[in-house]
Amino acid sequence: MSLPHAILTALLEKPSSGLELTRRFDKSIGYFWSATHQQIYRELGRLEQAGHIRALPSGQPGRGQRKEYEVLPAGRTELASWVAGREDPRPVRDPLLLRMRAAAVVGSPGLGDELRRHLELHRRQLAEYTGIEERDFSDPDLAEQDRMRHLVLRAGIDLETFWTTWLARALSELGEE
Amino acid sequence: MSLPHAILTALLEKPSSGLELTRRFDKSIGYFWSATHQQIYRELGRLEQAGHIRALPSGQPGRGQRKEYEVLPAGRTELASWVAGREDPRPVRDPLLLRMRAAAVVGSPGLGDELRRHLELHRRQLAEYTGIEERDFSDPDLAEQDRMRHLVLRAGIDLETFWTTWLARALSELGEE
DNA sequence: TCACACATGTAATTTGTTACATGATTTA
DNA sequence: TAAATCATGTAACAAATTACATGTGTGA
Repeated sequence: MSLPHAILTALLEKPSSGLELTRRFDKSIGYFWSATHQQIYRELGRLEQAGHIRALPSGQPGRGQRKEYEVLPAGRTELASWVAGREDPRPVRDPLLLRMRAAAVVGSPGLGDELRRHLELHRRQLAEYTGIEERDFSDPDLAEQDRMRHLVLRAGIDLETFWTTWLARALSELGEE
Repeated sequence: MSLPHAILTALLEKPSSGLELTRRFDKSIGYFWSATHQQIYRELGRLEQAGHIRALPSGQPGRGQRKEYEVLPAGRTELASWVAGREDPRPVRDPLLLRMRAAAVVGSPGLGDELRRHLELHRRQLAEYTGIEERDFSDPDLAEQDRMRHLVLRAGIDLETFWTTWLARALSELGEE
């Protein structure tokens, strides 16, 4: 039940059309909750029907016509009660770790290349995050809201740091560095 | 496409019945690829139909009767080619980070309690992993297979370490420690 | 006017979750 | 013999993924 709440959060930060949301889910929000445009359009329809958001009035609605949404009070209430609730951490589900475990059983030609490829991808993501941190959060005096956003970004940075460190170690221990 | 490969890996490590697999997915394999018994039974059916596994011959088969599976050569081949392939890291999807971002918008009464609860859960998981490490991987001379399994466990330890560190930091920065 | 980017959607399939149903075996 | 546990399964639904379809506006 996270996608609708991700969309409500994004729309509260800034009313948007479906395509704009899709772009924002390719960065920012998408850094911790990814979604494709198909998911987003479907969910926008559901949220509108539930009375949690509404389309801003515009000239002529229809296919191919931009449609911008804003959050209604009911949507804000729903989001607040979701935030206040409980939800256990999800168990990890990582295909690369699974593949390494499988490689221990059936052998692993070429696994080193794959680990190097992932290492490079994670290094890039890390560089992007630290760039954002310098740009947006270098001021030490932040409002509570921005301290929270900074913490979320920090989680992204720390996670990418974990991956780069772990992958480098894996390559070294497998004699593949 | 990871679940069938997780099951093939588990069955290669040790032929098992559906319920045994379910238990093993509650630990070990499940530490990086979780699955419920419904998913497992469905997937066992598919794998059997695809000729990747077979049920070991037994007395009288049927509902309520234990049914043990082993991997066929075709299954091993399939697993090996999946391991040798490419697969990009998945984008992160974490509800807690999303909730924190939402809390920055709609407020966050009680978020501190939830963070403390998660911190405690991650500490326990971390303790379980380090216990396994001491029990199973304290010998410095490991075969390649065991070095790989150790690396996978190490990823679990490092991930839980990340969470405990990040959560403690979050509590402290939000003045909730 | 034609290609391209913008923009919104549908359809089909797979994967994951939740709830329930059924039979066999053990043991109090 | 009744309850608990072991064991396998079905059904219904929700979420995510992949591929495709359709219309609008703009500038070369």
